[in-house]
Amino acid sequence: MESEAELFRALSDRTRRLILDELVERRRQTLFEICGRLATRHGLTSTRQAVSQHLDVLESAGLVRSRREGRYRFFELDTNPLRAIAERWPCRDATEEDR
Amino acid sequence: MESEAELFRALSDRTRRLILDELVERRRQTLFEICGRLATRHGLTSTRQAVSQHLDVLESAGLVRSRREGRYRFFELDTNPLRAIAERWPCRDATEEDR
DNA sequence: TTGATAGGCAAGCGGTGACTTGCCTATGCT
DNA sequence: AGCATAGGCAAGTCACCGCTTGCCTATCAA
Repeated sequence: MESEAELFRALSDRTRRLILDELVERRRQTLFEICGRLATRHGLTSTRQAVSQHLDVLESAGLVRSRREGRYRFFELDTNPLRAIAERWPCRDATEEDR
Repeated sequence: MESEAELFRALSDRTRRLILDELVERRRQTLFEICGRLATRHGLTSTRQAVSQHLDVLESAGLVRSRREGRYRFFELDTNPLRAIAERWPCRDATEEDR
């Protein structure tokens, strides 16, 4: 899939955005940690598999990187793709001109 | 709907992103103009109604404003919501720390 | 070695989103 | 007035996405 499409599609889901929020507050979380924080702090009832699939989407969009260590797999945020968004469409918008 | 959700959902569709591209290149286009440019420049075969629905989504997300003049309705881009995206998730990401 | 913990794979289901189709309204031109 | 142009409304279709369910693999601790 086109990489830009993957980025925007990944961001279009609320649960995935909450996952990014959690990874900002606490880096290097495992799948189970993320599940727990989504449940206790946001009242999400998603199963582990659902969260795992969300993390796959985020990873292939470049927003998250993961690394295996023993029986744990740690996830961490990468905000680099986000910075490109604002620059994708130039800032020459209407508010600067005809008001 | 939550405004943030509307913004990201609007951006998640390729045709809608192409519409934003066209509105950057040429401001204040009508629905028919946008249809024409999508067809000739990107090979899109979308009907007028499809494009109209996309413009509704973009407008309710705050990315586009429209204004009626006579029998024409002009659309123009508003990039303000885009600038908030990069600031939503802080830049304290992994690349600055453990590499 | 056995059990518990952490995670993966894949098929199936339901809802939503993108799109079409058909018809209707409004404005402008001659 | 009458026709063409520009656009709106609403219902229906189809595919994809998020999620569940069930089962399997791998690592660690006792």
